[in-house]
Amino acid sequence: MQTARRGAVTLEHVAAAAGVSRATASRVLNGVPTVRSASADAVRRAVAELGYRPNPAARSLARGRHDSIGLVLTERDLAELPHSFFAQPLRGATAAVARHSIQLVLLLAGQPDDDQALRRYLDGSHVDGALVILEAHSTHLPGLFGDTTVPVVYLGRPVDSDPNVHSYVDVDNYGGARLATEELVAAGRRTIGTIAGPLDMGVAVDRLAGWRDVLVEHGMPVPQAAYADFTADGGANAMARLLAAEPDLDGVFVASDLMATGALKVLAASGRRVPADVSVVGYDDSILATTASPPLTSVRQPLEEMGQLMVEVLLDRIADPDAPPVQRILPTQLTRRESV
Amino acid sequence: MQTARRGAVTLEHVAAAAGVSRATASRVLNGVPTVRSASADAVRRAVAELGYRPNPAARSLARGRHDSIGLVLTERDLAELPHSFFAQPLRGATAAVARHSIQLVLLLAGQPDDDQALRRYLDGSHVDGALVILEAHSTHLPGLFGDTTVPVVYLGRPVDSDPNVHSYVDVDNYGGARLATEELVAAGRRTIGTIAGPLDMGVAVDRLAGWRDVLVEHGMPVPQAAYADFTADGGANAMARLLAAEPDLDGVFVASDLMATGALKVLAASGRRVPADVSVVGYDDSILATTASPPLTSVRQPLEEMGQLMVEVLLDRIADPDAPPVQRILPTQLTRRESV
DNA sequence: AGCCCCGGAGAGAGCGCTCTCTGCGGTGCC
DNA sequence: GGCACCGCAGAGAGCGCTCTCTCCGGGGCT
Repeated sequence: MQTARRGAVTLEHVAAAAGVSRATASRVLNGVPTVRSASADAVRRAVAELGYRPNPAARSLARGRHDSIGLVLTERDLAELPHSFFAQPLRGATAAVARHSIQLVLLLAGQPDDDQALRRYLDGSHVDGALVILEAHSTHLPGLFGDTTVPVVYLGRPVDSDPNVHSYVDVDNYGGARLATEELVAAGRRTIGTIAGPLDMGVAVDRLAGWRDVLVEHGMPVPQAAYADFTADGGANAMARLLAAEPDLDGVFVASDLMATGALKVLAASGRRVPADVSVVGYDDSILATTASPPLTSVRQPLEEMGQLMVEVLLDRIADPDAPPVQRILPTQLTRRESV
Repeated sequence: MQTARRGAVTLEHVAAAAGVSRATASRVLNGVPTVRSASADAVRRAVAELGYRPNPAARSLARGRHDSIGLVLTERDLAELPHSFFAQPLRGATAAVARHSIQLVLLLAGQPDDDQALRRYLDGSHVDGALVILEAHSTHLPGLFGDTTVPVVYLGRPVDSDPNVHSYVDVDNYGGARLATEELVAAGRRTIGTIAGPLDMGVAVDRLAGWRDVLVEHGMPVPQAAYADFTADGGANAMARLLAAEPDLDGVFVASDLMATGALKVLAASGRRVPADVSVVGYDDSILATTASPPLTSVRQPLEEMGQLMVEVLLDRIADPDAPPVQRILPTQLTRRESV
């Protein structure tokens, strides 16, 4: 056996120094209460003196757990982290994980062939479970992870999600859109359009449905929706189309703040005042909502909380893998500013 | 012993199925050449049929290696990843790491007390080494990691760095500034100012020095530098001060593209044309340089390459921990556009 | 014929933990 | 006094690998 180049102070040494058996030393380390306090103190002293650190590999091997979970995201997510909404959930997750003294292992999904490696990694008992970030371009992941040996929790509802199979944490996009649209109705707006995201994204579909349902419930006309791709320019173009189709539009629910910034420019260019002539509600309650002119009323999502919740759900599933999958939908709230 | 809930197919099973010993099966898995090809094939077939995955914990324990390295960054880095320069090195690093089938473990540094946990983690033989991202607010990390049991490579030169202690990968800020300034000199500019970053940042100091040295070498006057904080507004204010102090300024080296965008606004407001009246060179060669008007000549840094190189350097150090520390300074180049 | 060498492969001793099993001495009970 | 019980702790069997040591058989050499 080659000499491990590591610190080489093992539990054996600690036990010897403390004058107890390895088993007892292990008990102290793991907080098992049935140890005389004198022995426990001796062990703790030995640990401190020798600078002992448990070897995690040995521990994993012996107990079949790893105390680390994978965080799966695509290379593209990483590249776009700047603009991506999940930077905040990520922070929430890292905080939660730290509380449980668990490590987060970064797992990059990329091309489908890489993804086989990823799949193998998950099955290869490196981690106890995985958090998977779902974005528009990573919809293939739930299929890939359908029957892993470790539990998986998604951020975002997988398309074709099956409550008997998938555990996920998501935000109530439908409810958020309802909130936004009700706000416009309450402000007395009569012709309320929407700028929706691309319909191959679940969030876009849900937000669109929320908008429509509120209008229908109020017996109001449901204008044709304008679609864009969650960019500012896309939002601007969509706004122009919306105005062309509905010249007397007096309210618009825009499915993202970024698109709303584009929409605001077009409204201004068309000579319409916000909110005097047209009310606008955005989505995300991002920094853009505060810097827009006028500052946007926007739907706020509990993003950091999502990250934390993902971790909790995953840990529950790791603790009891046979429990039924869990879906958690977090409510949104409206942040009122000056655009309604 | 509790039953491991994992796949439970071990090397023992593979060996049995292939009709060889565990040792031989292990040889095949690890590419040891002294195995009859018939046996090797049998093993490979058994692996495929049984869906065998080596248990990494057992492997780590047996060979004292982990095939994973830590990536240390601060919570703040993570939060600011959007605006942070190291998103690109990060991508380079993930690519390099994938090539070596090594895993990246995300390690968050935060408050000093958390950092003790971090230190323990590094010493606790979880990872074979660590990559540490150095930013203005994480200058305490090199001190913390001074004598870890595993090799550490920094992104960016630690302040008070000691070539006998620290391994790092950095970009030649001094050389980049020289490049920029020489360009201005070559364009016939006679009064060349600079907008520098805050002097508690190494990059700012180095870029300032490069600018000054070129002017001195050419026997040109060295105007008072204007300092800003790497923001657009800061750049604008600094430009205003610079113009006040040196009304006949005809060239300016700005230590970041973002500050340069602010500077360009002030130059335009003062009625000066770029480059007819004043030439400007930026730094970073970021997207901002291309969208500025006029598009900025800017210093390009090989950021993705830095990330890759960090990994290579770290792996070398892991392979031979007794080799002297390595410092690698990557050269910059100038991307010429229309601002000179 | 006797020797060495060499390709190939099995035996088995760890790696550093965890956890069950077992056993000790002492207390409270019938 | 005998018995059950309980707090405490040691022995030791793994966890699933890696790697050295050893051995075997056969070819080439003197």
